[in-house]
Amino acid sequence: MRRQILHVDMDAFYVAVEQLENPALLGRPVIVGADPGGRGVVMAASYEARRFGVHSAQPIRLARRLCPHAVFLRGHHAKYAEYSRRLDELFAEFTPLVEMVSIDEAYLDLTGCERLHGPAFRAADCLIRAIKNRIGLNASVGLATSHLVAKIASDQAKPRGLLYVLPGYEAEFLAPLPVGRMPGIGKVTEPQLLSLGLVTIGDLARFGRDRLRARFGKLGEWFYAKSLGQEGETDPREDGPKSISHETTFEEDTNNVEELQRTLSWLSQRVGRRLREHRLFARTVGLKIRFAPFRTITRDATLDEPTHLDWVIFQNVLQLFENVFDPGLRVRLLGVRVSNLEAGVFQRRLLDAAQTDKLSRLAQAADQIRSRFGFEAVQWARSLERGGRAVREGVTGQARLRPGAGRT
DNA sequence: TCTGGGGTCCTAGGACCC
DNA sequence: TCTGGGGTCCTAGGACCC
Repeated sequence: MRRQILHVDMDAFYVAVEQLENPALLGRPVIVGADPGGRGVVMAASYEARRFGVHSAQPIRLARRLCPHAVFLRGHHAKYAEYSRRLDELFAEFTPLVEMVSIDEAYLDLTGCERLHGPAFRAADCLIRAIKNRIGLNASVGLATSHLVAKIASDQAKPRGLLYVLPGYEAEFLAPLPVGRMPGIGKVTEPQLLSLGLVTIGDLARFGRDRLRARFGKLGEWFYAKSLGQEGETDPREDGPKSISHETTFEEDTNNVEELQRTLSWLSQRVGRRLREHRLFARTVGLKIRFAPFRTITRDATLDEPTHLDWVIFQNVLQLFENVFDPGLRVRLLGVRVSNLEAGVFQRRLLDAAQTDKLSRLAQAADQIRSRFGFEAVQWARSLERGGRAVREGVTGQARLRPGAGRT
């Protein structure tokens, strides 16, 4: 049976939600993003703002310069997540095979649904109307025999469009499009392809599998298959996160050690809390530092045994930090990440069990308070006060640092 | 115009083991 | 011993996506 994959993509999602809740914003240039005077970027721009050259991921200060009369709004993530949940519910009425791939985007597998909905393009039309009538938002839809072609089609259809690529015409549809339209070809790869004279997706197909592989390795093989509209093997996508991270950019670059350590403490607590929410333990703890000239480094430490404790995360991150911190360099961003995640309980060393239990109960008590009063309700002294060295003794799960990893 | 935050996946080299 | 090769784990960095 021929597959029928539908890709739904909401038009200017964050902005559209804001306009729905405040109709006075309709028809105006609206920009959702960070503080327009700060160091953030644009998260979404209305089509009216886009006419001035504003686009997502653009530095927000530039957006303000390009379109000073725009309405600037800070994002409301919880609100967008709620709309996303409602969309998911609506999609589930069309098929049980729904895959939300981001907050405003989903694939619906309509294969074999003709008896229920009629031809797939009619179902797609129904879907667009249902989203408009019942939720109030505009969506664009691509319909094709593969995820990749459906996604590119919905992109071509924007805004408020429906594009159906007939079975057998995938390669013809893709051929004239610029290589940059292909998901996976970004601002680094695109110029490399252009320098080889490969301008359109059709050029990729003609260049051939062998030469693409020679230049780009495994990626090249992907490019070739995709240029013909062929689907890679559909990955089973086992659920659950593979990593959890939090990071923050300072309003001003800093080399103040106390401030940096407080920030690491805060980030460790946020990460620990999310870890416990997912009922996961992490075996690897990572630090990310971006220095003032936008040079970024990362450092990882793998623990003897997995943890879900803020304190253990923090101690290890602190160790990594001390290994690389240079007071002569100002820091722009700090991040804390955990990976190598495992479900369930782990074997504890007997001697440390009592203390680990105590810390675990403490963390859980803090989580409970936070669920009632917000994350800020409970903090370690470390992330509130200036100065003060943390006590560092007998914490289980401390990473053994590899010989030669620095630090005398 | 100096460039967010939260993720995923891939590559490549070194350690270490057999 | 002047030298192998496969497999796995770990780390660092980077491209890319929304």
